[in-house]
Amino acid sequence: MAEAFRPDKHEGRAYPRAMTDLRTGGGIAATAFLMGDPARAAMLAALLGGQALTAGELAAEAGITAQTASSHLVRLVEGGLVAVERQGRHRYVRLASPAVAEALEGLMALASPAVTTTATRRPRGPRDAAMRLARTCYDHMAGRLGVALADALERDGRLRLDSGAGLVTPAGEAVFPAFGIDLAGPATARRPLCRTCLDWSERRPHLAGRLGAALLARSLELGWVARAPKSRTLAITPAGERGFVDVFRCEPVWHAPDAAEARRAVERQH
Amino acid sequence: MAEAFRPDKHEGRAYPRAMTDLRTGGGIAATAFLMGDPARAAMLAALLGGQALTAGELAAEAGITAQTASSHLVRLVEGGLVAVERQGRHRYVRLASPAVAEALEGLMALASPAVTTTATRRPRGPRDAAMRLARTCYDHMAGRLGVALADALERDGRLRLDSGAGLVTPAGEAVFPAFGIDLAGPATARRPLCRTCLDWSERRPHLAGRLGAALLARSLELGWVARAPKSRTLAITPAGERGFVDVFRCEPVWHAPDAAEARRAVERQH
DNA sequence: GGAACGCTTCGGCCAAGAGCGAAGCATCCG
DNA sequence: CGGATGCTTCGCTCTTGGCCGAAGCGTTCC
Repeated sequence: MAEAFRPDKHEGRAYPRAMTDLRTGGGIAATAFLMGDPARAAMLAALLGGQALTAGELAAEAGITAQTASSHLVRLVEGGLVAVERQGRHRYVRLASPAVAEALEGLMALASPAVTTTATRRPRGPRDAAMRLARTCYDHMAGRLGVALADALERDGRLRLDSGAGLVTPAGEAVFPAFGIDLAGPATARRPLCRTCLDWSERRPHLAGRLGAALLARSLELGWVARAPKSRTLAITPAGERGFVDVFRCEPVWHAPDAAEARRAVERQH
Repeated sequence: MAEAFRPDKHEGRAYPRAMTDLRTGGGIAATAFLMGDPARAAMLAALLGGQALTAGELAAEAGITAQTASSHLVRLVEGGLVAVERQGRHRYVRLASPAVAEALEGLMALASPAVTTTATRRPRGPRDAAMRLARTCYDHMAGRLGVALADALERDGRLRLDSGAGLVTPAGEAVFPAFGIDLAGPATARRPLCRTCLDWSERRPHLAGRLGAALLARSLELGWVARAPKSRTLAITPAGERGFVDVFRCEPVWHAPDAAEARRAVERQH
């Protein structure tokens, strides 16, 4: 590891770091270094589920002891990757911003081909069946549900998607507010309204960005989906089964052959 | 650094890595680890310029000896971040794919606020003035020129941009082919046609994606811009000054007060 | 108040790996 | 063909930082 991201430790450097500001990746290295440890990466990946988790849960997720996790968390906070909120004797950790989630996605996109070409095939257990049907991906919906929604919206001309990018059409500008989503949104809006995000399990794009986040938030609010405890799996409720079809003309992916298995798995986890 | 990304080295792990496939960032860690070393990050940042560089040039860029650079390159190749082509006794290195560039951009976006809030102010030398005016950003144009082009295209309704995403409008579908760009492009097209990328120096979006790449390629072809040797700086030619205004109704940013300084700097580098 | 719990701090151990010098291969040039 | 150049391999040193056990601190519950 050597000097890590502390520039002027070895004076053997060919030229001072300050000279290289615009050109080098001083910032890249510091951030990537934080993500480059397996334990920290596991924590961050767990936080990609979108829920705030306690330090203890993260430790378990990463397979390390509480004290080790604690030191990692200090670094992640200092590095601005996660934010922490105290609540009683718990300490809730979440990703610091959507930009962090996007950076992580960028790295995953890079990693996933390698993962699949090697022998590391993913286990197709019942739990994963449920996750493949519907789950959160940071702050939006993924899995077959997420992909089906994106498909339906594009098919009906409410969005135009071009891998990675997406725009709401005039037709869409009517539908989303009717569903209870404010497209104008907060003026903070460094964040794209509509992005797509490649789905791990489906290998097809689903909706991300502000719109994707709003869609999940509103779906939870309406009780169309419910979070499974301690997991990023989403359960689709009967109300959701009607709603997604009625409002978005979404394909009923939950009726697919192996969806029953997924449903049982979610119930088993109650 | 400890076990880095070799999972089952310590048997102290709480649960086997295979269990964590969908959930953890095994892949994240491996990739981020490679980007997390300052020397490697500097090399990758240099390659973001879009040109293939030799191993020696990269060593100089990172401020390390040739042998150290060599070992880093082996890792980067193994990790699939860069690709190498032998040519005579040189070895040319380039980023392996646009996805790598995008992942790096994601990390830079995260890092840059931190960089500016700390005392690390960037030097405002003449060389950087030239870079701020126009430069390559992997395979597209950045700097004031890149931003001005994006602005002009959006202002004239040829694109609709929403930070991060972008779509070509019907009006644009006429202009780009006339300029010599095939919007349909190669059917490979996992790559988005139109993305935006946050400009380091301008803090505003410029065009990336397939369209951004095609715009740069065609501009080079027409001799509107020229690469400065051994740098990612672009020089705007007289033909370009006319062309960007005539074809895209772009603001003549090269006439701004400090542009003369930039021009001299480019000439000095001849 | 005392015990349980969640998390952090301290201290020590240890392996990974970043760095360089020197030697070894190739390739190109005169 | 001999020497220069570009890069890689080998052998080595040394720092970093990840890991845990034990102890400390603050909160909550009984």
